[in-house]
Parts: sequence; structure tokens; C-alpha cells
Amino acid sequence: MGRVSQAQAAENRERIVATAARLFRERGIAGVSVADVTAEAGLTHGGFYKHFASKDALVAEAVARAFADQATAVRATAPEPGGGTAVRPQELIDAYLSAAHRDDPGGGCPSAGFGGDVARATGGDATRGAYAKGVEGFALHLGGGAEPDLAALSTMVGALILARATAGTELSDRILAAARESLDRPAQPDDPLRRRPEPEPAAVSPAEGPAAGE
Amino acid sequence: MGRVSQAQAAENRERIVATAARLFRERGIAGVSVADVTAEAGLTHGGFYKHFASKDALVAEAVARAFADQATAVRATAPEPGGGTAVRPQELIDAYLSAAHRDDPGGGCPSAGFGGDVARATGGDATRGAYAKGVEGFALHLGGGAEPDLAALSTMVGALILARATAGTELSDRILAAARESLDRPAQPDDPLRRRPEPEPAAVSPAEGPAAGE
DNA sequence: GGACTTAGATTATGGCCATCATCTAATGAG
DNA sequence: CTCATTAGATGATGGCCATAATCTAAGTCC
Repeated sequence: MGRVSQAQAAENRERIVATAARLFRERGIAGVSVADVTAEAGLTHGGFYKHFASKDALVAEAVARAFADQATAVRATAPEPGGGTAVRPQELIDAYLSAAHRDDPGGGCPSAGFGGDVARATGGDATRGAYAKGVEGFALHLGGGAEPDLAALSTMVGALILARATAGTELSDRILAAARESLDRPAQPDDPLRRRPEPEPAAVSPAEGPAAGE
Repeated sequence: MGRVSQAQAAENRERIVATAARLFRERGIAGVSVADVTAEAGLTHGGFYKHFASKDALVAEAVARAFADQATAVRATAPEPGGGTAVRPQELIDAYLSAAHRDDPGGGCPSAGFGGDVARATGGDATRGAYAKGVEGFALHLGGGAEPDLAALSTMVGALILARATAGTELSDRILAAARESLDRPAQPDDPLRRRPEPEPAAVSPAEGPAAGE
């Protein structure tokens, strides 16, 4: 086919980004080809490079888009649109650590969905930058707007990834439940029990320590 | 070259599995070819299928191997080899949430290194089974041997994945620090503050709720 | 309305990949 | 010592992928 109106072209481009944001989260960035994305968007792969300089450029936009969508959805549930809440939004946490969210990676949390792939950084700085910015923004929401709750974010992202990887086993549901339980009680900054018993230096070498093998 | 002694062949096979366990964690399963693994093990790709039925079979063995190595390393730091500890092993947590572990995915935690890839399940049940078994075993160690501490595991895995994906930014170190801080205080099962304020049902639909977009 | 522009389709291109057939030489059983 | 066995090398095969050149028909602008 020949040409298409500017409005139609812009819409096509949008659909490519939205489709990519979903597919990349579902199957992983390496598991989705440019042709997959364009086909799912109702186009052929030919015109792709009229819109994007490379697959990496699409990845960066898809990551940014996924986080923007998440921010929009999260804002819709915030008690005070402009201000901040003092406690963690319990509804958000429950929805996050639900079986439904586990089973919908394509529409789910970008921090979890892109985490593993972004670490291996196919593309350059654009992708990683968009990811880091998105992560911090989401953590900020978890912290109630004041300061990012990075610990809660870690628990949620970790639980979701582990639950997905163990989906189908009974362990998967237990992981979600344990994380929900753990986040039930907001952090108590002045709790004396938070101080560690003895601050002796770690005796294990991290390189071949408890986390390593071989 | 022609043939090789049975001992040499077994050693070659071992080296393939060990190399795969490392490379798959470093670059992702989809990002490593059979030829990559065999070459790094000092062989060519030809003889590979004399040892493994498919790449997926190697993946399953590599996952199992990575968890076995981790278990060995973790056991080496356990205070009581046979028994269990009542509290979380602080040294283990500190080593886990270190910059060194973040920067060594190839030799690091399999729960984190394979998490994203196993969720997309290239291979069949063998891989997922090995993964689930390994995760539960590691969680058991974190819980001191009595019962698996799935919440702590989630926090650690999530923090590590997020720290890796944001490596190079200042956020990365803050994530590790926040997770360390959060895990500093062992869980208090009878803490009255752990009860949630109001058990109202979640008002958001998980499908297009706070975690979703579009 | 006519000429220029361009979105998207068609069709290469060069490369990598999993898997397999074949070759070859050393091993290990007799 | 001999020979069938087999680990590993070499080299297809068929397929997919990112990227790009070319084509075409429809928009856009004067």
C-alpha cells in the first residue's frame, strides 16, 4: 500500500509503541522481533524504520511508555491527587501482589517486566535512563510521595518476578501471600529493633561468598 | 579431533554445564547460543548433541547446577551445619546485597539471575521444576532452616534485580542500602502492628488497576 | 489539479541460530 | 593387537532476524 494520512501514521506509530510495551514485557525484549511487533500492530515490518532508528530506539520508547501508563493508572487510585499520603497505599499493594497481576505481565509493572532485560542492556543509555527514572517514580508513589520506598518496591518486584517464575506451583501463591503479609505493616523508622545486633564486618567474600557458586 | 577418554568427556560435559550456568545468568538464556557455550568451554558446537538432547535440556541442567552451587556456598557459612539458626544470617544478607554481588550476575544468585527468563519458560517443566525447587531451598536457608522466609527472599531478589538494572546510577546503591536496612530487623510474628488497619476489599480491578497501563 | 513527498508494502541482504549428517581419530573391550 | 565404538570437529540446512533498498499509491502543498 502507498501512503497514509499524517494522523493515521501517528496513530500507527503509537500502536507500535503500545504493542511493543506489551510484547516486550510478555516475552522479553530478545524474544520479540521487529516483525512481531509490527505484525501485531497490523502492519508489516517494512515501514518500521521510517518511524524508529532501530529496535533499540523502540525499546527505549516502549519502556518509557510502560512507566508512563503505570504512573497514570497509579495516580487514578491516589487518595490525594496533588498531595501525598503518609502510609503505603494498601490497595495498590494488594492489586500488585495479586494472581491477576502475576498472570498479566504484558500489562503489568514495568519495573518487574523489564528488570531482567534492562540489566543486560541491549540498547544504550536511553533505555536504562528511562527505566531508572520510571523505577524511582514508582518508588516515590509507594513511599506516599514524600520519599521513595525502595525497600517496599524491592519486595514487591521480587515477589512478582518469583511468583511468575514459579507460576503453576503452590509456591507461587505462597510468595505473593508472604510479601503481602510483610508489607502489611508500614516501616517504623524509630523502631529500636531495627538496629542490628553486632556490626561485625562480614566474614564472607562476596565474590565467592554465599551468593556465588562454582 | 577424534575421540577422547570417558573421563575427559565427562569433564567436558561438566564444563559445558558450568559455563552455561554462568553465561545464562550473565547474558540471559536467549542471549547465549549453544555455540557460545561450547566455545567458552573450549569445544566446538558439533559434539554438543552427543551430550544434551537440546538447548532446553542444557538450560534445565544449568539451572539445577546453579542452585546446587549456591546451596553449597551457603551451607559453608551456616553457623550450624546440621541444625538451623533462629535468626536470619546477617552475613549472608550483607553479601547478597553488596555491590560485588550486583556486579557478578554470572556467579550470583540463580533466583535473581534466572528469574525473568524462567518466567518465559523456554523449556518445558524440567527447567521450571528445578527453579522452583531451588528457590524454595534458598528461602529455607533464609528462614534459618525452619520454614522458608519468602518475604525476605522477595526483598533480596527484587533489590538485586533492580540494582542491576539501574547499575551505574546512584539509585542502584540506594536500592541495596534500603533493602539491607529493611532486612536488618528480623520478622516479629506477634507484632500487633502487623495487623492491617481496615480489611476493606480492594476497590481496584487488578487487570487494569494500579499496576496496569494502557 | 499537478508535482512533490512519504507511509507502508515488497523484497533483498548478511548474519546468526538450533539442529543434524558426516567425517576422523583415539579409546577401550576382547 | 585389532576393531567396533564414540567424542568431538567440520560443515550443511532451514529458519529467523535487524536493517535497508526499492516500489507504489496516496496525502500534502502550492
